[in-house]
Amino acid sequence: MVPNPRPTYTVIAKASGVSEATVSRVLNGDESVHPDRAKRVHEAVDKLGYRKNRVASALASGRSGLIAVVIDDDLSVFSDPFWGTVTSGVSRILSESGIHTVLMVSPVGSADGGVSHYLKSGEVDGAIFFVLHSDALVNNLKKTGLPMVIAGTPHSSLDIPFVDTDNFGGAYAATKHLINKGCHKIGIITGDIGTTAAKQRLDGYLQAFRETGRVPAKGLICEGDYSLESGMENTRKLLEAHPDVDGIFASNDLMAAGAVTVLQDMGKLVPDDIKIVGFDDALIAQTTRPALTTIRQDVVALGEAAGRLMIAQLDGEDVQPFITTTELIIRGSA
Amino acid sequence: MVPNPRPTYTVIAKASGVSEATVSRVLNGDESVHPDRAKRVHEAVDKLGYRKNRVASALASGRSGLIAVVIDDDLSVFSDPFWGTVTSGVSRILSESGIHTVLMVSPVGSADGGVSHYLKSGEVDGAIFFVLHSDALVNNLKKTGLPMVIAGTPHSSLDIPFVDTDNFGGAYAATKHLINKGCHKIGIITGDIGTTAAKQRLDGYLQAFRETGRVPAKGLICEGDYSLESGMENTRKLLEAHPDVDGIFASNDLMAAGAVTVLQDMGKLVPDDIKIVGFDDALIAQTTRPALTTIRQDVVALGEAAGRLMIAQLDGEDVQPFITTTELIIRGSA
DNA sequence: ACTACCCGCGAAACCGCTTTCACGAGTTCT
DNA sequence: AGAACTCGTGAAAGCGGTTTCGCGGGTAGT
Repeated sequence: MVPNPRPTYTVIAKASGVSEATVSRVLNGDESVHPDRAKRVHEAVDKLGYRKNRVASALASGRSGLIAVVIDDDLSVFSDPFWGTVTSGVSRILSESGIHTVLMVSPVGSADGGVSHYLKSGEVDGAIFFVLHSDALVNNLKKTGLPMVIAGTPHSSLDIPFVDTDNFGGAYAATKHLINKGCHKIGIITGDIGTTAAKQRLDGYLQAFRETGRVPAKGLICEGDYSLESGMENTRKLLEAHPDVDGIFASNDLMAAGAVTVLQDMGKLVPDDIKIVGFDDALIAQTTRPALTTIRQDVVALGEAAGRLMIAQLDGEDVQPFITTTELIIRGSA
Repeated sequence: MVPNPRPTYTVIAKASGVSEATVSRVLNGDESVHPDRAKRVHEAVDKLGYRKNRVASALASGRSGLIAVVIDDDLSVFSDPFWGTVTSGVSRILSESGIHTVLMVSPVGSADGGVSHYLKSGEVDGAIFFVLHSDALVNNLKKTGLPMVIAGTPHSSLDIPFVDTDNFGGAYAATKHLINKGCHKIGIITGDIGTTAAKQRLDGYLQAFRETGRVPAKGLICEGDYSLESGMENTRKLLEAHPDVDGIFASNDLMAAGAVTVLQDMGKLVPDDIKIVGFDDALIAQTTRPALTTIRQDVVALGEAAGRLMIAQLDGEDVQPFITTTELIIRGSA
């Protein structure tokens, strides 16, 4: 059926007059092989169109050339393009090193579920985690020595490399912008406060507030969960508690968009009566009227950083957490 | 370092008093093994927490247990959550059969590039293609016998299983809805006309039009590319050519959202002056004011169908193309 | 009762590559 | 000149499963 089965080391070795061991050395960049022989091997490889069988290589070497991207959530994460974008950033960087990305979208659950087994089974050389809801699994895996990278700041202080956006700085800049624009009563709608990102954004808001010498009044801090609905609901709550609010920092654009629509339905003018700043610079920030002033985070860079951190670990290098910077994008809403 | 290395067949065989061959048979569901022995093997497996080494298994059997999801585009596809959602649907279904998903996001380019080599190299058992810009690669791969599934209708009439949304029917329903609402002059903003989906949606629009006995005037058909900007731009163009347009069918929600904002900026009322229908029922359909009347497609079902078609092929079954139905979602814009 | 089959099972080859080990030749040191 | 090292290389032993092959015993056919 197959007219021309893929050549193996046996064939290459014969064609170039060296042993299979030497072929292996050459193909794995072993410097100690005599240049002439290496050249002969390379020629044979080119001529025969040889491509290494990754599976056999993995079995013999114990390295699979596969990295798992584990998303601790269900399908719905992809309703926000955020993680999809990060994932493709990771994928691109890894493929440059000949490593492939295995995608696993599944609530991880316990530290002993199927995902855990898979990661422990040695079928992947490393794992990158997104949307981690708990540190239990990574903590458990750490003992196995599996290289890991976490996207987002871990909850506890683990010694595991992570990449994250400067949530604190972004939130600080957002709040500061509202203050500079003359807002006096600024509310915040936080994200799911169980996530570290939401907490950091709240901290940034508080810091900016603190610098004005004032303290945020009770009821100015509303706990949302990143969803459109929670943005709408908390805006209503906020205005009920403080009808004189003149600025809102929403911890993501989706909630900011919700805030805008609610305010407009209430007859308030954005930005004249109330100014709004979002976070993410998602596509939706451009489609609301007025368009959202927001904090842009470099999502692609985040993914690429995660990929690079993984490769560095695979190469046995020491790695440092990586924080991407944010940028204030001024549009119509504030 | 590893206190308790993973057990191998050797261990299981010893523990259950059978040969390794029998262990293999049992673990691969060979019926011909005596139930008693099979039971003993299973007990040993459970007791020792044995998990098959996928790599070794792949090498010996020639089956890798991996399916590639190939997205013929760059990172930007994920700015629309659509494909991310499809991907996770695929991933979920496949993992139920113990198959993992390898994600490859990269412009495929020629039928002879890196992606092609990878797919031919036998490292994956099959490939699922998204956003295929040309049939060249799949056509080429077909000869290798690699099981494939295409998400979206292929350009040419290939004998390769595909899954798709009923684009024609959805577009027809959308246009029909506008007609029923009393629109007389209905424009369409198409998607990237190089894609079959865009073409089919146009056809659905034309069909509904045809049934009214009229023919769409020149300038009522504007060619967009699914982006927000193209939605805005084409809306302007449309109104320039036909100031009396009273209905627009945009081939996706993003463009519909663009249309809404442009119209509002022009002082037109939606839906009073102009009615708009989108396609997809993306999240953005809910955040525009008014919210978009749109055609919902079951994205998750699409991904799951792709996964099932792949598994069926792997099992050697005959497969038929799968078309998911659409649903008209009526909101404020029409 | 004797040959012809069938069936369950173990021995062993094998998948394609990696890696250890040891050997012979060439260097260097005393 | 002989001992002590290096260095490049090939033979061969794995890696952990799968699969072919053939054996021994039981069943069926005549």
